[in-house]
Amino acid sequence: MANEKKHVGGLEARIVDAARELFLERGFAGTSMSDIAQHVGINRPTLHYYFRTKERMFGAVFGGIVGSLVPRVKDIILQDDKPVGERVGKVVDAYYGVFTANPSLPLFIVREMDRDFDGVANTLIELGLKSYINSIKQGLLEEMKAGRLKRVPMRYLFMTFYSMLTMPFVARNLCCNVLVSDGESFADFLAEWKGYIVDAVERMLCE
Amino acid sequence: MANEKKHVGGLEARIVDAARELFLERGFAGTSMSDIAQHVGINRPTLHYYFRTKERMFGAVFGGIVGSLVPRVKDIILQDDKPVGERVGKVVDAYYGVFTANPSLPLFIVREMDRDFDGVANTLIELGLKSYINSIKQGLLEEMKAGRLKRVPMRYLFMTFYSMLTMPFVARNLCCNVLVSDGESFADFLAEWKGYIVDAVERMLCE
DNA sequence: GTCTATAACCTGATAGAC
DNA sequence: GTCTATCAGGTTATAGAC
Repeated sequence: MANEKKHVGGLEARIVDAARELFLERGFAGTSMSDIAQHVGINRPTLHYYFRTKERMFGAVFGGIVGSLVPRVKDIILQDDKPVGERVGKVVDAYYGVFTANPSLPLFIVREMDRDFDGVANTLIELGLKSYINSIKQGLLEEMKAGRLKRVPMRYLFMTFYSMLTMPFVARNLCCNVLVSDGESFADFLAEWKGYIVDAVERMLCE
Repeated sequence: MANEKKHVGGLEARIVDAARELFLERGFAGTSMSDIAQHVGINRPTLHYYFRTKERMFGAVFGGIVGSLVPRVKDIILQDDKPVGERVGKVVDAYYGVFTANPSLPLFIVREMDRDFDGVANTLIELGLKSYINSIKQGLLEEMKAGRLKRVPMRYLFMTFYSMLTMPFVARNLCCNVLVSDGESFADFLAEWKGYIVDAVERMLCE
């Protein structure tokens, strides 16, 4: 995403790319229209020509980010012919890939949801996030009813998975400076951590 | 803390109280000196008289917040005559209490560490956070060597505990709107969630 | 479509009167 | 100590030329 740098498209696409990069790194409040314009190599007013306000531009960026993640995860988790451990591992890999390319994405999402939840929520609903979540819930519930998965509260499952998945990125500075030993990279830590996530979910669903 | 509203002290204390409330809610960048002054009922320049810069004022607020949490947790977790489950439950209660009084505190800490890690880290070091962490590590390691606790990587323990502990507050909006059922309060959800945290830590350390 | 110029406002910080 | 007045610089947004 942020590091593809495919500045071949029109100016509008180049603006969105630059805006995403800066919004992700510095957040909404920390990014000025001047910053974005300077990053693209144009002048401020041109930004307002394409996206009347700063808020609208943020909406375009945020929608693009989430919309590129959501469908992939749904496809992986609903492959109910594969064992749970394999599916969870693939989902973790998918998230790890996006989070490693954009390390501040988890904090970005959480931060912007706190800033303007209603606006963000509307963007998510427009992307069909609700149906995405319901699909996953239904798929897992059917596997539980069929006896192939242990019955466990859906929110216990979701909360544990997403808290373990995102914490290394949300508190990356803390991890690197307090928890990661000398001579070990953050990637090494992530790989080890992935095992703990898969174990935790397997223990919940398989016993 | 933020809701004690003991505006009986001097003006300096009242300023710190108002600043804490606003910083917690809107973050550093989202809070202006004008906001704080207006909240206290004084004029901007008076703020600069007490805390020369905005950064220094943030340092005072942040140090106060963390300094009030750190010692209590250390005292609880080092009571090695009590069973692990009881100790973890008490630590969760302590954090829950502070987080419930200041719901945006976890997000605040994570956000400000991302903004200026070195500055924040220096504040934490001045508060003796390193010796606090080392005390806990040493205490647990001794219990492991004595065979009363299962040997488990310290960071696995810390990461799992803090990710599960903070996630409901970091992503509170998401929890309330997606995971909490109708007619159930956030407090109900927290109480249920506490059980899962204690279980997870007990399973790691006791088996 | 993209630019220059500018409006209208808010920011952190300081100087100096009382 | 707390105030008024002010500074220099930044912000979003718009108007109008090309």
